[in-house]
Amino acid sequence: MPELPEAQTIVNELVSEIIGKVILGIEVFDPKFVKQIKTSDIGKKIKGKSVIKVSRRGKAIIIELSQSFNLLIQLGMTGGLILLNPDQPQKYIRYQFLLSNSKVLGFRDMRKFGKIIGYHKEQPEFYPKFLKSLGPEPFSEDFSEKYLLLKKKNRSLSAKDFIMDQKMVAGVGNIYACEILYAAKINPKRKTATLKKKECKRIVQYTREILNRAIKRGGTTIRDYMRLDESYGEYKEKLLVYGRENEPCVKCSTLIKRIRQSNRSTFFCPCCQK
DNA sequence: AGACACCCCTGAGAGC
DNA sequence: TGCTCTCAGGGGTGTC
Repeated sequence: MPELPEAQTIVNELVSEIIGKVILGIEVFDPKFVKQIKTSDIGKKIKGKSVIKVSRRGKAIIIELSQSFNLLIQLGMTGGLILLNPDQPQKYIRYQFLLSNSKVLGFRDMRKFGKIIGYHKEQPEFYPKFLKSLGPEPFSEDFSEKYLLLKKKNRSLSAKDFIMDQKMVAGVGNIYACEILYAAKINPKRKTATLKKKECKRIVQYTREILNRAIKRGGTTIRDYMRLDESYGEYKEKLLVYGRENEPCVKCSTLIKRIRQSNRSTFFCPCCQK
C-alpha cells in the first residue's frame, strides 16, 4: 500500500530514468484510469513532450512535461510504476508510456484504485481538486506543533483518523499512522481535542523521523508494492506494531492489539500508548 | 464544515 | 478439490 515513502522511492528512481526523455506515446489498456481528460486525447496532449521534472505531493507522483503540461499519478492501493521488459510481459499493466530511449514505463495496478490526471498547470480551473485540498508536506515548516494545535481544535476525530487525514498532513496512510502513534506513545482512539502540546510536538517529530527512515529503506512492501525495478521495500522488518497483532511489544512485552477504526485496521500497544 | 456510510476493485486465505 | 465469504484500504462522492 503505497504511502509517502513508497511514492518518494519511486520518484527517486524515476528521476535518473526519465528526466529529459521524450514521451513518444501512451497506450491505455483500461480507459477508466484516465481522469479529467478524454482517454483519446491524452496521447495527443503528451506526445512529443519531454520530461522536465518528477516530484511527489503526499502519496501522489507528479510528472512535469514541457509546455506546462503535468501528469498526476495516484497509486491507489496497489499501484506502482515499473520499467517494463518486453521479454517478460507483466500482468495488471493499465497503461504505459513509450519513451525516447526505447524504454517502456508501465503503470501496474492489480486492484484498479489508481488513476492518472492530465492538466495544464497554468489553467487553474483544471487543476486537480485532490492537489488543492492536500495539507502541508510532513517535512515542510508548515507542518509544526503550532499548526497541529490549531487544526486539532473543534474536531471530534480520533488521533489515528486525524493524522491519516490528507487535508491535515499529506502522505500518511494506515501503516505509518500506526507506527507514528506508537512512537509518540499516543493511543489511536484518543480524541484530537484531548491532545496536549507536547503530544503534538511528538507527532510532528515522529512523523518526520519514521517517514524518513522508511524512505532510506526504500519503503515498505506488505503485499503489492514494488519498486521501479520490481525489488521490494525493506522497511517492513522495521515495523513495530503494524501487522503484529498478539506479538509482544518490543518495549514492554504487552501483546499488540488490533482494532478497527473507520473500517481500517489499527495496531497499537495498550500499555505504551496512552 | 465535519462526520460518516458507501463504493470502487481483485486476489489471498480461511472455512466448510 | 472447489466453492463462498471476508478482508486488505486510498480517496471520491453523497447525505445529514
